[in-house]
Amino acid sequence: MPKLVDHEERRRHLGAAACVVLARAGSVGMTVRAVAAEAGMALATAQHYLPTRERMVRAAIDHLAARVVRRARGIPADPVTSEVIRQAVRELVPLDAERSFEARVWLVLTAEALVDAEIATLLAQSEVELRSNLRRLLTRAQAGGAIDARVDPRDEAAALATLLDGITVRVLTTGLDPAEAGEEIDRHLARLARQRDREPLTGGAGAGGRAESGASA
Amino acid sequence: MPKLVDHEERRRHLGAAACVVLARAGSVGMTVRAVAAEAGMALATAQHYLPTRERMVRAAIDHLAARVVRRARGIPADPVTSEVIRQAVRELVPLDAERSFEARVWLVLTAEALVDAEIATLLAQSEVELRSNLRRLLTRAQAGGAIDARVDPRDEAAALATLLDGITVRVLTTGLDPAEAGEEIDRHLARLARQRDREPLTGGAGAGGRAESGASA
DNA sequence: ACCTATATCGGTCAAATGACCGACGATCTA
DNA sequence: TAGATCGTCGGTCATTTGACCGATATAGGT
Repeated sequence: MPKLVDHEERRRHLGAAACVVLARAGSVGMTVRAVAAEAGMALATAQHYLPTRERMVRAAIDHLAARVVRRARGIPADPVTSEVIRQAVRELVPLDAERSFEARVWLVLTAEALVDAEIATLLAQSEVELRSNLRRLLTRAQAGGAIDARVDPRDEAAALATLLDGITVRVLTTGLDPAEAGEEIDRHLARLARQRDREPLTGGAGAGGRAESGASA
Repeated sequence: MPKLVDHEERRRHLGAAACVVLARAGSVGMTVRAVAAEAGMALATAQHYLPTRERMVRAAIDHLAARVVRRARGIPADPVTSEVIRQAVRELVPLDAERSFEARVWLVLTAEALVDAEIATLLAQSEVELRSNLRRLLTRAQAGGAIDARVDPRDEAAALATLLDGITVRVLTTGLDPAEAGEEIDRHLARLARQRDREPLTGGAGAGGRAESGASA
């Protein structure tokens, strides 16, 4: 037997390269050659592990999901405070370079999903998962008294999902300043807690001067 | 002189065809041949009016903007009631087939804007215009007492823009039911009016935030 | 040392695509 | 009627792209 390479590792590497290409050149620019070059291997070598362009796109989705999930695990959720929810929401919005990168890939894939049924299925699944996680967070936060007991966790989870997608699109396409986006998110979240008793969030939420990030022109 | 054709009319026709192709086949599938075929003319004829693919994309954007603007004009805005705002918002979300078509084109173009600076500029302009229109509606509604006098029209216009983009993405990609999307919109709008004769807004959103940059447009 | 299975890669092919050119024809004016 | 001007279109070219094949190198196992 020869070198014996970890195929899955290669595929993950190619998936990461595919994400880079997607973020840089979009759906049109993501060619098998560009992905291979980004991964630092010959065209045929890349195709040895991911034979078709479609497989490369799937690998990119897997890589993207893995990144988000790994970062999401970093958030402690034992006592679900409003700050935890705030962190979770900010984790999914392009407020810094890393998240902006992921959001760009996501947006490209989302548009591609309109034509490619398989991509649509994968993205829809992750959205369902996201919404269910948000709902769970909200329910636990409600149990802990962190947010208003009268709001419906299901509705609010949907509203948060809408907020995430909307903010993401606006930051990426219109020149919406990440700092303003953060304030907009905080205003939304403040509403969840404000009705509980008078104004628990006004101090920490809005006023904080957030560090901006480079952001695109 | 020969037939003397209205060039602009031809370009509009091609722009409409380009939108159809974009909605059907996405950015990758929008080839000059596909647009020409959709428009019912020979390839060279189409290229006679729109020489490059880029020009065709621009024509598609123009067509899309024209459609939305024309429909927006149909909304009476003399007394800006909350129902007027509701109509305006629903006008921009894929709740039926026609709007779904436009939203698909918009999403494809939005993703393309990440790579194409010119598309990005055009889309950003229309977003600024949209937000300013929303802000104007909110201000007038506030003057008429249709919504809470304490909310900041600028912030709420931004929140509505986010809501629009988010709902659009979720309806198109996840299988979000248009009916549920409508309810989600109504919940958002209800909040604007509810606080009018309800509880405190705790110092208002403007207090915490930096109220600078008056004319963001 | 030999051999087999695997990795890597250069080269190639058919199809598609954007762009271009020149010819034909229609139509209005002088 | 003749000429000029413009619309229309078939055909073509260079390039790119996805996919494929066979050759070569390499690293184990026997």
